[in-house]
Amino acid sequence: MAEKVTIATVARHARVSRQTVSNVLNSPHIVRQETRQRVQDVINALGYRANQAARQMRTGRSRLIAARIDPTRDGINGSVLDRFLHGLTETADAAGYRVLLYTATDDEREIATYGDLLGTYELDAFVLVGTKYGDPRTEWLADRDVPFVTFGRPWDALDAHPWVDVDGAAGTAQATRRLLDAGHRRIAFIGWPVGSGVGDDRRAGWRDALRAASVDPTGLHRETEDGIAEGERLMRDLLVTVAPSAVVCASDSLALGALQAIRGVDPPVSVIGFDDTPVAAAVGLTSVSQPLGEAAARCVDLLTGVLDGDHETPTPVLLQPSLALRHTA
Amino acid sequence: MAEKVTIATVARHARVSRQTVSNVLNSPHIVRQETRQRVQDVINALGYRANQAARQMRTGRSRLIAARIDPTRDGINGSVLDRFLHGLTETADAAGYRVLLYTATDDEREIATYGDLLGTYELDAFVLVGTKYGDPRTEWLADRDVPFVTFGRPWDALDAHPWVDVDGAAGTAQATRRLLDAGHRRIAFIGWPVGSGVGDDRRAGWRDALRAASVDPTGLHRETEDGIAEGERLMRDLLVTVAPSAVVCASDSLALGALQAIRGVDPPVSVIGFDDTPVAAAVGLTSVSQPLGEAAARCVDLLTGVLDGDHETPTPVLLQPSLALRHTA
DNA sequence: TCCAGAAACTTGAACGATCCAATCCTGCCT
DNA sequence: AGGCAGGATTGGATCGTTCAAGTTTCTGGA
Repeated sequence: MAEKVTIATVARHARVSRQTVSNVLNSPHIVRQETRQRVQDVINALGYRANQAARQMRTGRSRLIAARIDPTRDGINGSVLDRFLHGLTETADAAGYRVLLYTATDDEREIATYGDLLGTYELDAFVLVGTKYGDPRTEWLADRDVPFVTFGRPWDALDAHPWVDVDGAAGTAQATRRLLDAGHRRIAFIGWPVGSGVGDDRRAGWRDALRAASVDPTGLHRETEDGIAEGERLMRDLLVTVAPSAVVCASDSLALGALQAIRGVDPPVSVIGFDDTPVAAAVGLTSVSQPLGEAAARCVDLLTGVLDGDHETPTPVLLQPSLALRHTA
Repeated sequence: MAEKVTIATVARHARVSRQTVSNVLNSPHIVRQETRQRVQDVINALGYRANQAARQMRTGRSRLIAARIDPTRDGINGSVLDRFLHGLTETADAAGYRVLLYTATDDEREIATYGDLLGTYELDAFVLVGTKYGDPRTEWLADRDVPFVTFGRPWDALDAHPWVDVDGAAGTAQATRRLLDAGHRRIAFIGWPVGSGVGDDRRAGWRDALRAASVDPTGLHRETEDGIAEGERLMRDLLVTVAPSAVVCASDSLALGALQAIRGVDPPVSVIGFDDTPVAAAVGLTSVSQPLGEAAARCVDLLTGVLDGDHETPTPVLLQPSLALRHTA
């Protein structure tokens, strides 16, 4: 069993002091080129890796970022998180950080977990996915000056923290315009009850796109909780009451329900979903696709900006979604 | 800003030495009840939390478990990992461990990542999801005595390491028996090419169940790579060649393809998938459901057994799947 | 009362890195 | 040649915890 390689081992082999080795690692520019190279060679030869625990003890930085993994509520939209986490892990890795998972059943427990993670692991930052009106979590973190980013806008606009989001309104607008271009005029919308930031945003995109084309959206939209059965129910209602020729949905779950409701209807009703989940790909549902990898990357960018660099609050990022075209629209 | 609470702070307040506080935390039984209570009270009052970095430095244990998050290849079956990870995080948390994510594009890079994670973060253990014949990763870890568990049997049976798996054969057998009970006799199987451990196992369950019911399985099965289009193609072939009245599939992707192929066929062909993915729930596909939360929990059990306790290789765990009944069978 | 032995508690050192302040070069200018 | 500025290098202290070894306190039996 080979002896453990520490900074002292490297120093001995390179005939320099520990501090010089440390400088090669942390402030290479203050070490003479020749010395730097020699130390670097020894590091490679011995396979030395800086011990994170020791480093953390001195610096107070763990190079760890926490992200929450949810209990896949819906199942369909859950895969969004999956893809986001993968992107996060990948980008964080490249930036020298690692992603630590945690779960929590409610806000209170989640905040307790923050305390635990910060206290025992000295986490550097948090990534929160999804925020709601008056989110107690962001407040708690902000109060304690803990760096964090949210994937999702702060709908309150109360306090400004770094965030990354995808322009949902632009997505539904794009979907609506595609339907308009295909000749549709009676384009309905199935979304979530008024009051959720994300839901209102997506509905607004559809409404504005219709208005821009001089189509009156009045009476063409329905609201419900998310779910396949709910989507099917509302679509049946729409068919009977306003007989739309196309429908834009706030989620793939709702769109899937709509698809079931229109089975056999002639001429076929066009359907566009939201999130481009695996289910959409599976059943050939056209859907608004969020650039999740990109979003994760920008989250890491914002965090490293706060952690490694300037103290100013970085500029929020709003990404544009695209339309994954399949055969339902 | 309150001063940082360390073990020394607690010791001072409780009028004992640092070591006694440490003992209260790590070996409570050697501290007198009265003292223990006093220290415990101070700990609660001050909100003291043991610093993991300092602890790790002394003990060499990080209380961190690494798990890989994949780039959601297929999309449909990807959600299995999602649910497994959530379970893992939850159970690990309860056992005092945290889950760290990593990614890798191939085995070689993954092994390089192991080295990095072990060297800089001193990870305690790895959880590998899915193993193949002659997996270089398990060999590398075993060679270095790094604790690890695999979710998935070692199909080689070369070296014995702790593993947890779900009895796929039992799952397909159960599915097949249900179809037999419903009166079906010509029950086909769509699976993966011979040579993948998981695929062969699932086919065997179907075959054995048919034989046990004195039905000859010859000619009733087809093999292909995983995918919806592939499933649809093979199902069309089956319809023409052997006209089965029901089919069991090795995955929900294949089953979904089969569903598309039988649309409009009368009398309706029964279909059963595998994995009980969100897609299955969405389209009403009956599917074999793996107890993923349970599997994750048992993985953590095995790991903590190795980490905290005995040096013996723990007994592998084989879990029984269940059938999620919906309207396709 | 005394003492042995166990139990309870305390003290100093160590883990491996970084920070700080002091020292050593090196080359340049006078 | 001597002095000096400036960068490169060095040794010692430190982060918060646990380990190993030491010291004190308690208990019970002669």
